[in-house]
Amino acid sequence: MISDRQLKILEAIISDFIESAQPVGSRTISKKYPLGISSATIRNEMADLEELGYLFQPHTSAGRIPSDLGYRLYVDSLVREYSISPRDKEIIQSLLLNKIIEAGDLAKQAVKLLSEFTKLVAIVSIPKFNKCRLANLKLVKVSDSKVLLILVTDTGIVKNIQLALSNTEQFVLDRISDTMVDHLMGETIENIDVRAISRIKEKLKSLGDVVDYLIPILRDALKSLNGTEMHVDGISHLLSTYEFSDTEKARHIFEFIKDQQALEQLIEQVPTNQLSIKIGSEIGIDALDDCSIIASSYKVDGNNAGRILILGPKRMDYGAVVSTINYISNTLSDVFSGIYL
Amino acid sequence: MISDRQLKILEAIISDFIESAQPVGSRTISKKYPLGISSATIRNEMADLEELGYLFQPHTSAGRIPSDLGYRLYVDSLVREYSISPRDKEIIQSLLLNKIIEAGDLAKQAVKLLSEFTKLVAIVSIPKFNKCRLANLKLVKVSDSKVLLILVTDTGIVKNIQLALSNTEQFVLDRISDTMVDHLMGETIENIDVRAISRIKEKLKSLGDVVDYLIPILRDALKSLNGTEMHVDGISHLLSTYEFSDTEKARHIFEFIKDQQALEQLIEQVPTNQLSIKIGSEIGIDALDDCSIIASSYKVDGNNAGRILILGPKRMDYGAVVSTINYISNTLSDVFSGIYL
DNA sequence: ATTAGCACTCGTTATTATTGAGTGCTAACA
DNA sequence: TGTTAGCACTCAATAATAACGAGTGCTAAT
Repeated sequence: MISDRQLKILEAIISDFIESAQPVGSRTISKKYPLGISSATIRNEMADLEELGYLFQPHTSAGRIPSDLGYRLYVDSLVREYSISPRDKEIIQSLLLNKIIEAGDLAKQAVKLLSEFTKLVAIVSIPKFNKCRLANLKLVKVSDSKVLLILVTDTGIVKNIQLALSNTEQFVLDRISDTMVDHLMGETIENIDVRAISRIKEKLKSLGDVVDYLIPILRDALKSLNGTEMHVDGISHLLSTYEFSDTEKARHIFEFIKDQQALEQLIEQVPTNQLSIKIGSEIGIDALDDCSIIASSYKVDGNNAGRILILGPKRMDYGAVVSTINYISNTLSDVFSGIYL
Repeated sequence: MISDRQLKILEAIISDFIESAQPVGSRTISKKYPLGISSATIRNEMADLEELGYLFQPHTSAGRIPSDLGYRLYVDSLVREYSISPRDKEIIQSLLLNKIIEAGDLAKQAVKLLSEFTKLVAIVSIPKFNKCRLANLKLVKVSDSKVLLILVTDTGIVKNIQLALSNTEQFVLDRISDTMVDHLMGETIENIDVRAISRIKEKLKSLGDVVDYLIPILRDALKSLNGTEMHVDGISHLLSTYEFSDTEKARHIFEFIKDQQALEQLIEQVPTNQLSIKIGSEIGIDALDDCSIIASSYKVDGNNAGRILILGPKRMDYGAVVSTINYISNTLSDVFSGIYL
């Protein structure tokens, strides 16, 4: 179907285009790449590659640009993953393994690292909180009128919710939270249903009014935790990308990224358990037609925990991005799974 | 110094420029604004206003553009604060008073609202954590090897820090945290010094090794909380602003905003206790020469807690922004101070 | 003091010409 | 038969030129 020589030419064209962002001509290839064939021959091959759908011309008298199909072939069989330099590994490790880090900030740190290394947009999602298992729950009196509900999952994520509750002693709150922990520990948050709640209510009858008031609030609070948390970093990199130097295009992408719902949907369709690369139209979103997405996921104790992705122009250094995202997602998994603790 | 008529003309010019982003000519003013004077007269007055430094021409045959001085006069004596519509007040209230909100998310919600209402960049800072007073402290065993240190301030902010600590029972952790709370409650976090720590260590001697191991970690953890937390939203609005449709300019501003340190510095020089407006060169940062900043602060129980600001082109609707920022910062103060609980 | 009138300036827009990178095709060649 | 030199052709990008018009400053009349 496609000859070895054609493959080499395609690779040269795509490499060159990734570098220069300009349509690549036959003369450029014959001069810059030691394929030992003349520009005329390359022209002929290019015409064939175009017919096969791997290349196209923006207009008749211009060089060639890889099509989405061309990129696909490139990514599938030509890209080699780099190995990350020991220096970079060290940086990543030291920033993610810093023990004095707020648990919720780990994802933020990761997303920052990822966008700084790749110079592209990085997105890290934290799994829906209500799919997590409850590891601990604590009611803390903060002031005369405020109580803080602190929830800890087995993945070490902490949520705190402010509740209005006056004239309640800490030891009452302790009784309530201890009982709740006894009954709910290990349960996924979405599974905490009316029956579980009413059993707890029964147990705590002796405490009186407070329970009647508090329990429904607690139930609502738990119910409210159903959003996917996402962290995005490196958006400004888009502006220095040739493809998006037109403000209009950049704005479309910006607005897509800002749209929580759309982004959530995008993230959710990323397969877990394997690295996935989507190129241009494969993404299926108009605003991202000029982009590629490289996505992976990280795990906590072997379970899929969250997703981690890179968004950039199709014309990106796939090899470098893949190795960076792999290394960071693995490190993140390790840290979350506590193998370094 | 400046006549009443000149003031009226200046106001007309600035209003028009804010609307159109185009240099304003004498004919436009005489036609659109009912000042009862001809374009020739306005031309003369404009020449005078230019001499006084309130206006300038981008080139000889163009209309006038307000200078920073012109904006300053406009802001100081011509801008009228709008009153916010009941409908908008309701929206703001309902989103900030939602009781089931994670404490740390309140600032995020506020910054989002602010940028959505003004269509500009909004920034909200949360005061340095180590200036806050400790209201509660809790060590929670999350897994066999992980312990979570949960800190609560009197302002209701919660931080949680992951610690590595194996083979420790929860009741030991409780003893430690209870003792720490006894000794440190009400103290500002930066004031927790070696002496306080060693007193605690003394008290807990009976618990043995764990204390020796944990206490220095806890001290380091507390020390690490010295950054100002900032939330930014609405950056994409800049891209739809005429002034920044040039990607280069937009990028400079983006990069400035992304620079935590620079942003922190900027925020810190904002006066608390009063609304402040800085125009263009008054800001003193090259990248923001085409911008204005409107800044306020919010309070918790009467004390300055954090700052809240709007960044946009000089050509912004000052009246609307001022009223929005005022309303939101007041509401935020009220919510943080718990008057709605 | 105000304004109509007019010459002048200069950025913007439209038009046209020029350039050059790149192509496809043909014919000669190994 | 595959490869290549050569050439006519295409078309975006750039440069050069002309025409336009919004706006000014100045002068002289009201």
